[in-house]
Amino acid sequence: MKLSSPQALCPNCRLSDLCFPYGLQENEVRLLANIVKNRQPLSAHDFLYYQGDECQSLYVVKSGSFRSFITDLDGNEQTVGFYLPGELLGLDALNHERFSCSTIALESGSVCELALSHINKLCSKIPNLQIQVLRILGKEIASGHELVVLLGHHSAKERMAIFLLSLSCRYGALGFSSMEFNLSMPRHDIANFLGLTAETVSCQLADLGKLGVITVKRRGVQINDLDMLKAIVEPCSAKWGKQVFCLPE
Amino acid sequence: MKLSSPQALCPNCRLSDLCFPYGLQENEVRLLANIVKNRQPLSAHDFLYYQGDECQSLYVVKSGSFRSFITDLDGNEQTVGFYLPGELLGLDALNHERFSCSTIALESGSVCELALSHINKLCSKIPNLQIQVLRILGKEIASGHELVVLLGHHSAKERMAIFLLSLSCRYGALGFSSMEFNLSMPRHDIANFLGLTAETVSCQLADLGKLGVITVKRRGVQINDLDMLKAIVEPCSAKWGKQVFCLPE
DNA sequence: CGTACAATTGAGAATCCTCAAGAGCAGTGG
DNA sequence: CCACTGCTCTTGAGGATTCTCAATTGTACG
Repeated sequence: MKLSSPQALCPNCRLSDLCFPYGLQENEVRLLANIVKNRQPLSAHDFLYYQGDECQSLYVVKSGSFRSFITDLDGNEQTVGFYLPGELLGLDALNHERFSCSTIALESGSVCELALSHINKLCSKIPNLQIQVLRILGKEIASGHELVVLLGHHSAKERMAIFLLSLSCRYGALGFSSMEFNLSMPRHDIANFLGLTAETVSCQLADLGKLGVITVKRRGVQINDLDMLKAIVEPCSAKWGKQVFCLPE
Repeated sequence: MKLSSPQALCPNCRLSDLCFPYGLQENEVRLLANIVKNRQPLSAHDFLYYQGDECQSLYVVKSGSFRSFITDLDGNEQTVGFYLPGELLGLDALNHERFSCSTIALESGSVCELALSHINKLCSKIPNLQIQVLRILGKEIASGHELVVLLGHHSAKERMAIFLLSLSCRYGALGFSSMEFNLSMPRHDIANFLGLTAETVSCQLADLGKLGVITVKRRGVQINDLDMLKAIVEPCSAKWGKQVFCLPE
């Protein structure tokens, strides 16, 4: 089987528009593809890396979904992000070359591995790649800010709505339905991410169901009224539409 | 006054160990210093840049302190960071080349300006600089994660303690006292940053005062018991246990 | 078919917010 | 020097939201 031959990965990868190579020339993508390694597929609950591990590579989600979380000295966890295909993992490690969070697979999935040393060398050769790296890092910082806004100044119902809108946009960008999808994470993980408890998440989902905004059945979510979901997030400005949760064009 | 001649800035700057040039060779610092511009000093409440503005430069705080905040469509503000000398501003703009937050001066201060186009060119020439840029960006991402942890899973008292410890540490690194400093921001801004109200911040500071951990007088803060302040943040891993939270009746 | 885990639901409790009043401090002008 | 004004900060009472605890139901998987 030559399907996963590194040289052929990126030009043929369905994700390449949403992923690291976005904005590069054909020949530049080929150079990048040369340094991409395919890792063994992971099963649900497998760790991709542990907090504190030395970081020698960044990872791009190829399939499945992942959860990153920080564990403090008392053993408490805080989920800092969920990652879908095309999204980059490990950026927080660029500071001390050690991962500042752990990442586990929520379901079976796979990742592409990019050795840091290779990226650095390649950036010097391809100015576009360097700009792209900075862009991705800037995006990660900006999305961190969005999460801070979410946690700092939103009620439980607003957090729930924002979370669903974010997933909706990201699934939509990947070519899946943005109106109907499955949550790959349990309630407990959602709650942890949103700074709530699992019970509150459950209640808020039930409430949104009673309002007719969504239909929830266990892990399955269907959005019935996207405008109302947006209105819950930004009451006064809902009619103008809002782009921040969507991927850039 | 030739003091602020760009060419002489970094090698002579007292901040250079804590700032952008950290880790660079002498001659590399000189190359970097060539692209540094000094901006007009700012007064309290002056904007350094506005959310949505096109970003052509990054800024390093030279003196004073700054606050960055995101304004949503309904006009609500969320403070995403306070910045002290040596800290880098504008990194969130690398994604869309527009600032995703506004930044204002909390007191009179000044910044160094680094044109993005120059940084990109220089990174290709100086591999160490490129690594340093990535390191700073990784640090910004990691500190965003820390703020998420703070907002997601900490009580009002813990948030207050973490905030004070962070300032203590950063002032200490700058060569100021880590045990006694002035808050350059009003209670309202602290509250907004921590996802609380100004009244709650006030009460929590008063409580910490009653516990003898700190002495607060308006903007002035003195830390009397650093260990206990740390114990409030990480109860189980501190030797005293939870009773530190209980106020005397 | 039973077990273990995930999710729901409800009652009571704790934390933090809202609202309101007042105190402290800086700057201004008489 | 004193009031005056405006702002920040403090303090307290009551209330709303979310958490904790507990019981129950639903689902996946051996």
